[in-house]
Amino acid sequence: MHAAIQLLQEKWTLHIVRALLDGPMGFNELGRAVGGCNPATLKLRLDHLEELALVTRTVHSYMPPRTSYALAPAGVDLQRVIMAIDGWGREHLPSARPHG
Amino acid sequence: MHAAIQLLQEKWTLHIVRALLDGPMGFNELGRAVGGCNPATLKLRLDHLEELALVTRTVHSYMPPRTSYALAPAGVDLQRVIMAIDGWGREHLPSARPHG
DNA sequence: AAAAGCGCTATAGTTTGTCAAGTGCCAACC
DNA sequence: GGTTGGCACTTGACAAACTATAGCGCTTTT
Repeated sequence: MHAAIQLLQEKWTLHIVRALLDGPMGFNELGRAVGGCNPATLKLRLDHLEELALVTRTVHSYMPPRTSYALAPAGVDLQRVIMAIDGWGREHLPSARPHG
Repeated sequence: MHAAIQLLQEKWTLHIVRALLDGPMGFNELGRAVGGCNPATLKLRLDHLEELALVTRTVHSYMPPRTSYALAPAGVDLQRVIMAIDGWGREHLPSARPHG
């Protein structure tokens, strides 16, 4: 539990997982999808997530560089957490667009 | 969603809420319960949580100082999130003691 | 031929969190 | 009755985390 919180409170981690729920992505694409994470932090997070087997990294070609990141099963299981956060946020956080 | 993640990824926030799920606590007591958060950060977080109405602060006496922090309804609702994280952690994170 | 994009890495700079000490007062202890 | 320790914090110097920007070698697009 402590370890899980520790992991999830690292900046961008949850955003990364949420973005990857929409399907595999390349490095820069992912950076944009999460809302502008800088490459240094992004790589740090992805390495960490790969190490913990939440994410898999697949190199399609070295030159030109082409890589994709995808959620592993453990990562997909975080969807429950993300949905819980989403639900809570909608209910309790002031929304920018109350209706549309 | 973005705002919710933003909030929950601040260091100690989830630990604080989890600790308060066990009941109201004083400032220093809470600091110990979350595992050693420093008072500066702790106050910052509590102020933020109070502002967002996740936590209520009650002053019982000014001198000697006696204050307690408790979860407001919006804070209690985070229990779903915390349980989701807990469940995920147990299933997917290497545990220090696999059985007891 | 020039420009833009890929997946990164390096470096410097800003933000965020930490440690230690200290405040003013009271309760308990010796 | 004087000392110690605890309460809820605050302050200020420091370290760790994160950010912005530039650049690499190469291909694709214009």
